[in-house]
Amino acid sequence: MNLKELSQKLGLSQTTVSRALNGYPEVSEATRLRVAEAARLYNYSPNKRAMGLATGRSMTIGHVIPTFTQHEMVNPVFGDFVAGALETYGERGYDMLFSKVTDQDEAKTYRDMKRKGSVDGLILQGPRVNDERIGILNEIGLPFVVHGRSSGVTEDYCWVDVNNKSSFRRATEFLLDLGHTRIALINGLEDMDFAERRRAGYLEALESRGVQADSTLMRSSEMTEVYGHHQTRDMLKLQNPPTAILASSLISAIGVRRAIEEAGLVMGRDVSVVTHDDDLSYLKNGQDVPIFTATRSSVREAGHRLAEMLMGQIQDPDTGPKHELLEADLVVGRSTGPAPKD
Amino acid sequence: MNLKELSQKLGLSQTTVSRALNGYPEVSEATRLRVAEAARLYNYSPNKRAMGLATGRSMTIGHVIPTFTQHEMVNPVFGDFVAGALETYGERGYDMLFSKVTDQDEAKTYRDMKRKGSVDGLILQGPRVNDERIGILNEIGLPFVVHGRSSGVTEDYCWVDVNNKSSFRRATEFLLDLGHTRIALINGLEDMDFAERRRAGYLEALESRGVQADSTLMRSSEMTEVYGHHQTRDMLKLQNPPTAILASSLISAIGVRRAIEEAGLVMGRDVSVVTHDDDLSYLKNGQDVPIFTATRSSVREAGHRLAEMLMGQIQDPDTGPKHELLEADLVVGRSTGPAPKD
DNA sequence: CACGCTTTCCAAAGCGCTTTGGATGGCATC
DNA sequence: GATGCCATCCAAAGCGCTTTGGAAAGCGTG
Repeated sequence: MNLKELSQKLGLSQTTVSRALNGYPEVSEATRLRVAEAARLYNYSPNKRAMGLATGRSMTIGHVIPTFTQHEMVNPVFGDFVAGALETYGERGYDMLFSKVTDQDEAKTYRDMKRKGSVDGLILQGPRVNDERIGILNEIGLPFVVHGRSSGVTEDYCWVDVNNKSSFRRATEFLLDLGHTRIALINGLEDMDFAERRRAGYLEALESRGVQADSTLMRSSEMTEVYGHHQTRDMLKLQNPPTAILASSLISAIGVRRAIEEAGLVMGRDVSVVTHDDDLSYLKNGQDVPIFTATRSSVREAGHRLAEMLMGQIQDPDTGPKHELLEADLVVGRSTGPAPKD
Repeated sequence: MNLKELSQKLGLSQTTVSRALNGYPEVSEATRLRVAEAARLYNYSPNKRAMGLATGRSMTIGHVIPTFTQHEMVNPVFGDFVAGALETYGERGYDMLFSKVTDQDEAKTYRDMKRKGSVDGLILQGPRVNDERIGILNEIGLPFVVHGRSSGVTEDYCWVDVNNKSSFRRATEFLLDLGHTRIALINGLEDMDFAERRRAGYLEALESRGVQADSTLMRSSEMTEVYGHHQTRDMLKLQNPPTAILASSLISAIGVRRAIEEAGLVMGRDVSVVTHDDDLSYLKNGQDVPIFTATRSSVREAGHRLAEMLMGQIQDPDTGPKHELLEADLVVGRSTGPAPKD
């Protein structure tokens, strides 16, 4: 059933039926009801592609899947983030479209998206320091919102980010308050912007208390369980091992815990651990009392906010770039305690 | 730049340009080259929606995001699965489209997708026992492939599945061989088809060795870390606790391990653990020697296969339904050992 | 009653592509 | 030289929707 057939059944023109369905005022309430009724009866719903062709809008948002081609790792945060965004899209009648971008022709892919008209807007995930994609997207003129920020990029753009610096500063201060001074940082990949900000917060806290940062205690790589385990195992073997560890993700924190226990130590007594917690639905940080003391910020909620902001930008692109900084909670769990006296 | 403009620049008709670009034989090699050159020069790429309208194909595959509305949990496997499928789509020029379906109008959503013509095919994830969605999709007549199977559904359909029954039978036999008889099963949600099959394999192995199944050792729920921890903690308190535990996912196995250690026991010595391992990129089961003995099957690879099969179905829908059963590896790690003698 | 204004509807053009059904010219064949 | 046959190309008709630019009818006003 298409518009033409439906309008014939109703004895109306396609124009009128289309207008009735889309809520235009040039049609009487009586016929609008008749049309709506018939549409339901004949199970009519407009063809998306035809609609898109006619309007120039595609009613879909593009997401670029954050695989890093070097390691081919898929972001564990991805699922929850998508679920959050999808809820908002659903309410507004938008669809979500995925593409995989290979590094070499990233710019080309974005340009193509614009030309092909496959999306009305884009969400950019996993921004790196000095991320050149932001420049490209600004130049292309496709509405976009960044999940995170990119230090070093001077031009303005829309973003929603967790206050990574402040949350890691607070987490570090929390450990310092407990008497720890040998505090390790197991961070995400060096060039990821969030990792840089977290380190900045960590260093700021150390410095404000006059604690000398120790580069042997600062590690960074992809945030896997194995990596957390590996780095912790190594650091616990140092002549002067850390008494506290700051981890960048719950998954690597699990590895940290494993290494601590393998070393015959007790987490929260011998070694304290604080982690960032994205509040993933499939990986909760314990039930009532958190397993790990953590800086918590729901990535699903971030998905919501990003989507909301992008919808706004698409509706009126002329309101300047918007920003939203989400503050993480610092929740206390069982993984932290006073620094052991030696 | 659109077809019309490009063809004017070339002094050719739209027909010829279109044909040249799409590799039809009615155009000489010389002009094809000229056209290709010009397309590159002017940065032309065809509008997807217009193409879709004209051809009737949308070149996009629909995925329905597997959130369970009761718990709002996102499947942790989602990211890797998507990445796998996306690689195949990319090669074939297909896009990936997501929708969130709420339980009540699931049928309606599928029907809409067909009518709106937004997708050429569908991938169905997380099939339950007696899943009514399969019937609906068959009736609608949209090509689809199921990731998993649905026992109880009599009609035929395309699927790619891991041999859950056989892999859990083998895992159970492995534990029996080590002398364990008190073997617990921490399974996924009861109504998920994979959970049913895994239990069947587990029970089959027990029975074949004349070991009586004990319902207090069979638990099932959503496969979170907290759940694995909770169930294990409870079972270890039994008057006759299990000496081995079979877990349905690496994430819940991590919880199992946590409970074992909290009880002052050692995994692999006091309690053996075998888990299923989806080989997620962000959650590897150790590096060289696996942490957990596991039935391993890459969900990313499954994504590949599913996508491949669906593309095939879309190309010629008249070849009957295809099936592919993937056999999981049983890899031995550090989490299993002989049953403790008491 | 003629007039203008509002309300309600419609015919037709257009969105950018594919594809059908020729048209044209060059070449070999008889 | 007429004929047939390829090889190339093209004009135009869709695909299913929105939207522009009216047209027709209904109504109050002078």
